Amino acid sequence: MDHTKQQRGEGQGSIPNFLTTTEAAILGLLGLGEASGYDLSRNVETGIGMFWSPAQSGIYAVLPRLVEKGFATPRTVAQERRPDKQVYRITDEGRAALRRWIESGPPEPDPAYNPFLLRVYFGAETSPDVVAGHVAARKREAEERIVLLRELKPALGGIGAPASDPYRGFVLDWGLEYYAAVVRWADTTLAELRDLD
Amino acid sequence: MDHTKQQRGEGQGSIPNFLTTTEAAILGLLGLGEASGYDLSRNVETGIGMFWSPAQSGIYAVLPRLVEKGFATPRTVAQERRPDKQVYRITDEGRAALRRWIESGPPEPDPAYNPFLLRVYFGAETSPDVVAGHVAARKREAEERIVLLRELKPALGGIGAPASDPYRGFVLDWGLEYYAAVVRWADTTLAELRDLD
DNA sequence: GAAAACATGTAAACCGTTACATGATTCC
DNA sequence: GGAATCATGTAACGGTTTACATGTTTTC
Repeated sequence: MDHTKQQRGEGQGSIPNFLTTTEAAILGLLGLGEASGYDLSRNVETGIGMFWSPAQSGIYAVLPRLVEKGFATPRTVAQERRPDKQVYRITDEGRAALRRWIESGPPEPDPAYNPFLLRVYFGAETSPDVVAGHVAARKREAEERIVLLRELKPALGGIGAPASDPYRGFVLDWGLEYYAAVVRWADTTLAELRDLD
Repeated sequence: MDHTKQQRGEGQGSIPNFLTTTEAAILGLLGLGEASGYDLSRNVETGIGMFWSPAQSGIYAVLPRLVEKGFATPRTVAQERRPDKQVYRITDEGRAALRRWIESGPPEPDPAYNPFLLRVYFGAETSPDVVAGHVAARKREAEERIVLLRELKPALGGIGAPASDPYRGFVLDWGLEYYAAVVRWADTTLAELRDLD
């Protein structure tokens, strides 16, 4: 995959991109507002984590690189009740780079990287129970995600994202649609697995 | 990713796995029958490629490693009308390792690695048209995949996979369900993007 | 005084990719 | 004779992760 250079699915393309996916993700988050490395790692967990989860160390590695490229500027914020922190703000150049990255478009085919499906595919090597266990687990996860996403939905209209930024809502809807598909698939698959004895 | 140690999404776990995802994929394919590196690279394109696509060089790198670990045995096949080739057969130990890998289960959360969604998420940085273009492209791809999968479906009952191995069918159904969800989501999203002017 | 949250980083390894290299054979 | 397919590998790179390291402040 999409997966190394690409590494997970993101091709370089013939026209150099200048941004790795993690850089773009961080830059995009900075585009929503000034943030520290710590802020970003929180945001990743609750926000874009559904489709992009850089490691904490990766975030801290990317930030200075962004500054070096002129895509962000650092600023030290002294705090009284917390350790001091370094916050980063996106520059105009950074915003332009982010925009170029978005417009460059994702690689044509869906990044194919799904160890779960791989296990199902080779399910004949084990017992139906084992596969059913995996499928059932996936279904539970999907159901939990749906609950979570539904809770998140009303919040979108509120804080930082008014009607003028419906994009996070689109992604949320994608999640809803996707997990619903997982649940449906799991149900029919589970039923067929039961018939196998 | 991630996958990423997932690298693309596949964690090591506390109990060592002994198999990377690519090793497992190759081993699984060998489990379906003796094959050469070249055979495997063909199979990847048409078979598991939907959710796992190791590079050709990766396949050739994995094969000797599998032999070294005792999970496969090589055999030279002299051909008259083709260059000689090296075919590999899975061993009992290999099958056991594969089974352990399957049973070890995929990491709990879905491997989240989706640059496309990342672009949509930050769509406010560009114009609605650009995002709509990406979404429309995704929809077209999904529709093409659906056609392809439907063509593949009857073939499953035929050759190597009788009713006793319905697992490839499950994966195919997953694809059908998934791409249908993509199409539905794309339609509603495209409509909402149009309303944005 | 321990645990949790805040805050930032370094070092090493990993897994897979791209690019390159080579050569036989078949088909046109 | 050239293109396509068959067939197998090597070398270098690279993006991301895990594991480690360190210290402050708040909460219980």
